[in-house]
Amino acid sequence: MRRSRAFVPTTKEAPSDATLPSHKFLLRGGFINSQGAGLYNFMPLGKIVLEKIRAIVKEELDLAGSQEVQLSFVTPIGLWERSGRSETMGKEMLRIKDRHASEFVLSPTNEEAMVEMVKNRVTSYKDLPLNLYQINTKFRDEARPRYGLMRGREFLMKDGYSFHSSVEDMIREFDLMEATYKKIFTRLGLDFRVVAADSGAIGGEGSKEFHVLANSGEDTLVVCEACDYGANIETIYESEEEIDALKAKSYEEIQELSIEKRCSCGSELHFKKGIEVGHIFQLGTKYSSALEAHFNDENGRAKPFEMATFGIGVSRLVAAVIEQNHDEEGCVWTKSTAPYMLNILVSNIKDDAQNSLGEELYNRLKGAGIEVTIDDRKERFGFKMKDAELIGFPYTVIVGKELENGIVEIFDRKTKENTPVNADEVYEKITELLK
RNA sequence: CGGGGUGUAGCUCAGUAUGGUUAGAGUACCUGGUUUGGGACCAGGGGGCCGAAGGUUCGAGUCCUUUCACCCCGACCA
Repeated sequence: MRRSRAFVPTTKEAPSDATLPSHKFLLRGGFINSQGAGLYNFMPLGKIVLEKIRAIVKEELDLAGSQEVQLSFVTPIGLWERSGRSETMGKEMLRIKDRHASEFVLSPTNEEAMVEMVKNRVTSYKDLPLNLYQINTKFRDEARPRYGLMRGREFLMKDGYSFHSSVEDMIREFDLMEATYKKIFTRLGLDFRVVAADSGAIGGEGSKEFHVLANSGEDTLVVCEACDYGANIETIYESEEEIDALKAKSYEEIQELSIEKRCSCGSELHFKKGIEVGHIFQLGTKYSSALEAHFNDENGRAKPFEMATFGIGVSRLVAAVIEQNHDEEGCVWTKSTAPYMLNILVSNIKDDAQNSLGEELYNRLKGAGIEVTIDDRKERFGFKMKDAELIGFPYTVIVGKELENGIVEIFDRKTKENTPVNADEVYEKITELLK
């Protein structure tokens, strides 16, 4: 990407309504812009990040044997009437009418549609298990959207559904998905916890949430420092008052609190704030029964599918990465989510030596398949530096006045360290660094 | 959905109490020049039906009515 030609409208000031770091920096960095309450456009940089996350999610799911599909976003109301959710989901479902006055819903989730897709097409236990997913737009008409991409009305979500002939097999898949989700969040470079969620009638292990730990998280978690135990506070406190009191506390306050209970491993438990980015849930036969989706077992007897469901908030992850990785200056993308790994900053484009080295490096790295941008704008050093920090490229090669001495610098966005490098060795250093 | 608030230039905001020339600042943008290691400087310039509709008035950004949008607190939320 040649910055002089790129559509990356960065700004010095954020709109006053942005409060969270992710919201502020994604707007200021020219990643997204607001189109209405809870509606966001992704501009080029935002789109790249979104696609990178989507690609990692897809890769790991495909490896785990899940198959990608795509369900229509607009769905007939009848589908939701059959499952009863037309009533229970109420106003969160955005209803629209076509020219024939038929009613439709913008999909908030897709259990019904997926069951309908599989129903009568998979009819034997021999064809099970089956795990299907899609990464597609969802719309939930939240009463109060907020926090930018964290709680939008329209958002990108991966939703997966699995079908089984037995509870045991469903649990096996549930565990496989837990492991797969852990791989995904690890690859994204996130500090996260898997916690037991409020499981309702289904049972203790039936629902797990994946939380990215961050000050601004909306959920309060109890986590063990020694083992990997974690739980949403909703599951460990019985009284509403206790839960509400804890929820109301900030990240700083919550860290001060001690918790009487000890983990079953004997270690101390701590409170943390988390952003829910994934949720896996053992559904059982709730939807397959309601929609009469059956298969024949070994004895030729019709049974409803045992099901589980698996979700990842893909667009929410864009925000979560920044909530966990930012500083005063802006975004600090992880290596797998950065829109570009490397930025070449030509300090003064009127300086022929700087300019030609920058261009040469850019072309060579680009040719080698490295995600690289060059800031070739007619701007001053400080301006370009601030911009690079705001956007959050992991590395910036500064081709500037040190070039007189044959030196360029490699700036590390995370540590903010400047490492001097001989200009004739910089290509090798970079390719080494980016391995 | 309950309570509160805000709509004026791309963005951040003055101006509205007490109606009165041609509606302001900073920033961003355009032109020219200077500058070139931490969001530069000088000069010139473009950009607004003051959210919308209606009303009061000789006259409305300012007053009244209606409406729309957005934000905040809460309730709700795979």
